[in-house]
Amino acid sequence: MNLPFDPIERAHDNWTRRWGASPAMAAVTSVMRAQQILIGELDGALKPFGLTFARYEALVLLTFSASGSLPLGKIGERLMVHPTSVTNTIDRLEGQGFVRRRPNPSDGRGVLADITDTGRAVTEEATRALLGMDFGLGCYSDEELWRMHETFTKLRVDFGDFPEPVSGAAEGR
Amino acid sequence: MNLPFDPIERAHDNWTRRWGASPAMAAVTSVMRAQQILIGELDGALKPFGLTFARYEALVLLTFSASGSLPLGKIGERLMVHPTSVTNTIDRLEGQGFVRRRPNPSDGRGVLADITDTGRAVTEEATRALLGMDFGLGCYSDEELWRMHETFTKLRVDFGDFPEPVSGAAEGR
DNA sequence: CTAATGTCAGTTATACTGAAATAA
DNA sequence: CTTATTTCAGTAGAACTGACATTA
Repeated sequence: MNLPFDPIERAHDNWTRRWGASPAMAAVTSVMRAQQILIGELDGALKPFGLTFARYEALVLLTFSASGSLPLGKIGERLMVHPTSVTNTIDRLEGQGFVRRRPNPSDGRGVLADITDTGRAVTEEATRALLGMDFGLGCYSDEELWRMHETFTKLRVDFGDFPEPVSGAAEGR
Repeated sequence: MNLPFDPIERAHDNWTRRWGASPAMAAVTSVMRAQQILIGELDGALKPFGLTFARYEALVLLTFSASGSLPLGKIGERLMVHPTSVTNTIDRLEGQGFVRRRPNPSDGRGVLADITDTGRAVTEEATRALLGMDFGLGCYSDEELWRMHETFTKLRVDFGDFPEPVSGAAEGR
């Protein structure tokens, strides 16, 4: 980087001259760049643990389940990733000893991913690391972060991630 | 998808019970998901033109230059991508006939990417398509979009994309 | 000499398509 | 029978590392 000016602002200035101002264009390029920065920071913080953010999310999801295990399909639903991506993620976590596969006793077609003790331990450590670097978002106040979260909840509703939530559910944070 | 609840909200509820409320965790997962939705929408809209958003951005950057050509290094700087990614992007655009490589007359080490007439035409059409779908951000008002843009400008400054801008430069939008 | 420019070869992580085996 | 779950093989686009030839 090290540019003396904001390349995204510059791009939008040029854009405005050609096609007219587009706040959506400015916003979308900002979101893309922000995600690029954040995923770099997160994956960097997780590298010492042999994790990526995607794999970390799968581990956290497993620790949240009562038995420490979930069917792969359920993992895909919750993390909103493609079934083959789940297979790949669990393959890697299994290879690292953080997860074990086991047939689903209540569905002969299914497979459960089962978090191991090592997996639980690494999740705990990785979480400390992520909390320690504020998930890359240390430049924002809590209020700004909640606003950011709410803003994108609207987008996720718009694209059908889940039905419109009951208004007022998360007020007063 | 089609979950009856918000999986990100659910994850944060579980998170709160285990490690305490973390607006940063909620925000970062929202940003990740938003980017995933948006890149899917953008790439989908650009597919009929044989473009991805990354390649589209390179073409737009070239149309903004006076001569329709830029050194590859400059393209990487402006789009904030790795030199080898630029090589790859330009390889593809060249294969599609949207760009031509030519030695940089003012630097014997360098290579210029030169947009072709076909490249200019496809950029124009692709831009219409993107404007037609509001860059996937049609659920927001202009004000919300500017706010989103400004919010992430703060992050980009924080991670050194460019020096702190002069305050008041973009007021009154 | 050092530094910059671009390419190449190879790797990684993810996402996808289409097909298949298995079982509900 | 159709549908759901998971895997497999293959492909794609992007990001990265390390090495290199070339030239400033």
